[in-house]
Parts: sequence; structure tokens; C-alpha cells
Amino acid sequence: MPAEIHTPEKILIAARKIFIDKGLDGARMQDIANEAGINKAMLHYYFRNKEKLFETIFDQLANEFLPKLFSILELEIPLFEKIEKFCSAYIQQEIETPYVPMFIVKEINRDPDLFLKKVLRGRNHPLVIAMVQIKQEMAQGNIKPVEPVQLLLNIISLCIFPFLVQPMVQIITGIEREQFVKLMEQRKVLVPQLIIQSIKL
Amino acid sequence: MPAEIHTPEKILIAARKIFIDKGLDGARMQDIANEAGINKAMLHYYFRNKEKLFETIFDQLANEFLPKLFSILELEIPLFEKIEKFCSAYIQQEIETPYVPMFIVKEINRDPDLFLKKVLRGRNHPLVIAMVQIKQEMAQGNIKPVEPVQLLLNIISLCIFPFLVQPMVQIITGIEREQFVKLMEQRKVLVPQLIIQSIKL
DNA sequence: GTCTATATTCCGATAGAC
DNA sequence: GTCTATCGGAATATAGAC
Repeated sequence: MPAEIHTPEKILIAARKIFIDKGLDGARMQDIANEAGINKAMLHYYFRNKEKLFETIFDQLANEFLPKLFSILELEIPLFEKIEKFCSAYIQQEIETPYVPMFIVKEINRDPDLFLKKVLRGRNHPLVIAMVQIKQEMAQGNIKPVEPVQLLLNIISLCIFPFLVQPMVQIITGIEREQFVKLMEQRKVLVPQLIIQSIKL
Repeated sequence: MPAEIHTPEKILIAARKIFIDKGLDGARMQDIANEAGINKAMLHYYFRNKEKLFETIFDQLANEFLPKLFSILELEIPLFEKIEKFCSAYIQQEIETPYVPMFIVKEINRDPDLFLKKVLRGRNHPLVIAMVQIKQEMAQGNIKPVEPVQLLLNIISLCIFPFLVQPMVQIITGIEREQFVKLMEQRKVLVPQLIIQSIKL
């Protein structure tokens, strides 16, 4: 039997749902209170104001979603293996939390600088590390000459975008969530294949 | 010398900018009035309310952006040629109106059914036509066996996604808008190459 | 048609009892 | 810590003069 869920946790769970659903501007404090089954005043008691509550949720999501993926980029393994691992982990993560990509993309456009400040946190960015590795492999003649940025864009596009248009995909193809997940499972293999084929000699 | 711009046009131009920038919830009627250099009351005089004004803008954008692309999907030309034409036109369109993709993707998630009602308008959807063509080519043994949905997702992902994260790409790589456009110009060729390579025998 | 002024609604935030 | 009640401001929308 799980320990009792206390008010701050209830609020965070509810706020996450509402903010993800409606965004910062669209969300109402009252919605969050209702979702949490508590009084609106409690939101301010624990989190002071809407802005701070939103930032808390954003930090939580960023810290759940990104570190795992970044750590893969930093591994010292062959490029092809890294690409396979990264795509597979990325897509798996999105299957588990399908709402996060949209949230992140919205946030990137709402406030790009804030987003990067939160996510970079002053360390060597894993994406930069990945670009360096790509350049090395090219210099050593292990892969076709490509623009590293383009390669990274391709990988990330293929992993994320389908989740951003999931509602449309389901309506057009007439499939349910369950079948959509099956499609995404397939992509764990398809995407690395596609990418690797495009750079192998 | 251009004809005088009348109030309704001024409003539409301003509303487009503000809604694209801030979304339905984030936009203020006052912002739009200021941007248009007119009085706030005029917005209601001509468009009744915020919701209706937003819908007008949405219809405009959908009708500028999509028909051109759909018409390519409906052409009776070889698949590879169609892919080249489509990607090139798609990316070019996004270079010219880089804000539209984000607007569309947001709208898909805000109200998927409304979006599809507006965009489909009861006719045979070009995406469905494209899927049929892919199946035919596969049956005739002209291309590798692939899931048509996956192929379409790949194409669209690679064309759209980079524009959705443009701010982040520019900050991480340290490039300006001008250089970003150069990268996207490259993709007009890169993306079809990548896609065709993945399905040709 | 366009403006000013105002009505109305909504929402974030706080005060204060318990 | 939790609630009820309410404040104060902001934003949509309307009324009415010009």
C-alpha cells in the first residue's frame, strides 16, 4: 500500500497534467486545483504563484526526460552503436511520456533563452560532444562527409516529430493509441537503419 | 503605388503576427489593436470576437500553406520525382513562412478534430492518395517493402521539424537566421536523397 | 466607421477564520 | 495547513457619442 500522497505532490501531479494539456497561458489555477481535488489557495500557499509552479513542472520534466538521453550521447562507443542506442531510448521515452515532446517544443519557442539556460546548465552540451565525434569519424574516413548539424537534425526529427502530430496520424489512418505505439516501436529500428545507411561508406 | 490598406486588412495582418507569435491564449486583443495602429473596438466591429478572429487567421494560413503542397501529392508523376518536388516545395514554403509550421502543429494538438475538419473539407485526402501510390509501387516491385505511413512520417518529419526548433538550433550552433536558411536550402536536396536511398532497390 | 468610456467577466492572488 | 470569501487587476466585449 503506497504512502499517503500529500498536498504538494497532489498539486504537482495535477499541475503537470494541466500545463502539458493547455500550456502556461491556457491553464487556469482553478483547473489545477480541481484536478488535484484541493482548494485554489493551496496552490499559492505551496508555490507562491502560477509562474513558479510552471517552472517547477518544467524543471521536473526536463530532468526526467533529458539526462538519460544526454548520457547516451556522452558514452564513448562507436558512432553507429550510439545512434542505435540513442534513437531507441529516445523513442521509448516518448512512448512512455508522449506529452513531453510537445511541451518541450512549445517551450523552446515560447522562451528559447530560458529553455537553454535550464537545459544547458553551463556544462559541455552533449549535442556539441556528438557533433565533435561526427567530425572525427568523418576525418578518419569512417563515414561519408556530411554536415554534422544536418545529421543530428535528421536523427532528432525522425525520433520526435511523429509524436507531435500523433492526433492527426491517428485520425487520418484511423488507428488507436495502441497501434500508434506499435508504429513507434517499429521506428526504434527503422530510424537508426535509415540514418546509418545514409552515412556508411 | 499600392492601394490604401483598409481597416479589416490592417487587422488581419496584425492578428496574424500576434497569434502566430503568442498563440490563441497568449495573444491580447489590445496587442493586435496596437500592432494594427487602430482602436481595440474595431476588432469587435469587424470580427465580433477573439475566437472568430483567430479562426479567420487560421483559415487563411491553412489555405495559403497547404493547397500548394497537396496539389503536388496529387500529381500523376513517378514516386521519386514526387518526393523530390514535395520536399523541395515544402521546405521552400517554410523558408518563406517559417512561423506557420509551429502554428499548425500547435493547432493540431489544441483541437485535432477542428483542424482536420478545416483541412480535409470532405475531399479525398492527398495524404491518402500518396499512400495508395506507395502501395502500388511496392506491389509492382519498384521500391523496397515499407510501411507507407512510416515513409510519409519520415518525409514530413525531416521537412518540418527543423523549423520547429529553429531558435534552439541557432543558439546551440551560434548561427544567424541567414545561415539557418542556407542549412534548410541544403535540405531541399539532402532530404529527398535520404528518403529515396531508403526505398530504392 | 471610428473613437472614448464603461460594462462584464474572469482569474490570479491574498486576508483571515478555523 | 486548509478552507471561504474577497480583492484587484486584466482582458473581452459593448454602448453610445461623434
